[in-house]
Amino acid sequence: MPSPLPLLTSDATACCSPVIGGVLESDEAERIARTFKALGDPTRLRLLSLIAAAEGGEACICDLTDPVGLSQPTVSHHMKTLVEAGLVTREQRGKWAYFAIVEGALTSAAAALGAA
Amino acid sequence: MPSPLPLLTSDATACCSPVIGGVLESDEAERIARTFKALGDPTRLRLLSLIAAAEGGEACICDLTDPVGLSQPTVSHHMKTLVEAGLVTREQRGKWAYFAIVEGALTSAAAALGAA
DNA sequence: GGAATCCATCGACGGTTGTCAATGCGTGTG
DNA sequence: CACACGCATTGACAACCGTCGATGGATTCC
Repeated sequence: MPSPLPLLTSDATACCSPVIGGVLESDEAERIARTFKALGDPTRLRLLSLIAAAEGGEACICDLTDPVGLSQPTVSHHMKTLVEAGLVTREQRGKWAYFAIVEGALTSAAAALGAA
Repeated sequence: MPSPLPLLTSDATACCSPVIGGVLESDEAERIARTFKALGDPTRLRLLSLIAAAEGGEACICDLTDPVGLSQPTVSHHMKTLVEAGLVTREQRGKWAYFAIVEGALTSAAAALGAA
């Protein structure tokens, strides 16, 4: 249901980051918060690092369940959250679903904090 | 109960960010996630931006309740969360409690994402 | 065609979270 | 001293979240 989201609308104040560059509007705060909420779970952080460290920068669910030590439905659920947050892409290839980190997603998330 | 936390232990892998620089250990993931969880709420993001935009880079609760449109206890609760996350400092001066953004806290949070 | 594999969804459950009204504690002010 | 003010804490409640087992839909392999 929740729509996939681009993080920075880039109508952001020209100079600085959204968060410390001026008073944040409600809807913009909501949007940025959705990204950080997705990053606010240790399991999802580990999933991201596993994907990044994987061969070719992509991994399937079956590669991930064992390292994080959680059930397959749980991992699948977390991946769905990451996809909906726009941090990860999902590509079905045959039986497998391959997940990869979205180019620049983490960087623009970082940029929202003013790491300019 | 939850301990105040420094974000980067700097025993991090020398080259890159914790998240995409190697497979994240459970406890390090837990620690980083705590920071992003604090950032994962729109109200707290707005509070941060309000503080950053305030005169002298600091604000008291009474300056914040009105702009965010929430009750005083709720704002106080959010500020406690931000302080415990190490993102904000609290200094009591007379009747007022002044909050300020911790120097470099947002930047090192951003660094955890690999905005190197 | 049948079996096996990979994955998403469903239903359920306990724990956490965001919010408020009410209360209490310090600090300044009359 | 008594009062007003700023803030934290408490208790309560609904909503959300992380997790699991069970189930079902695709796809591949024999």
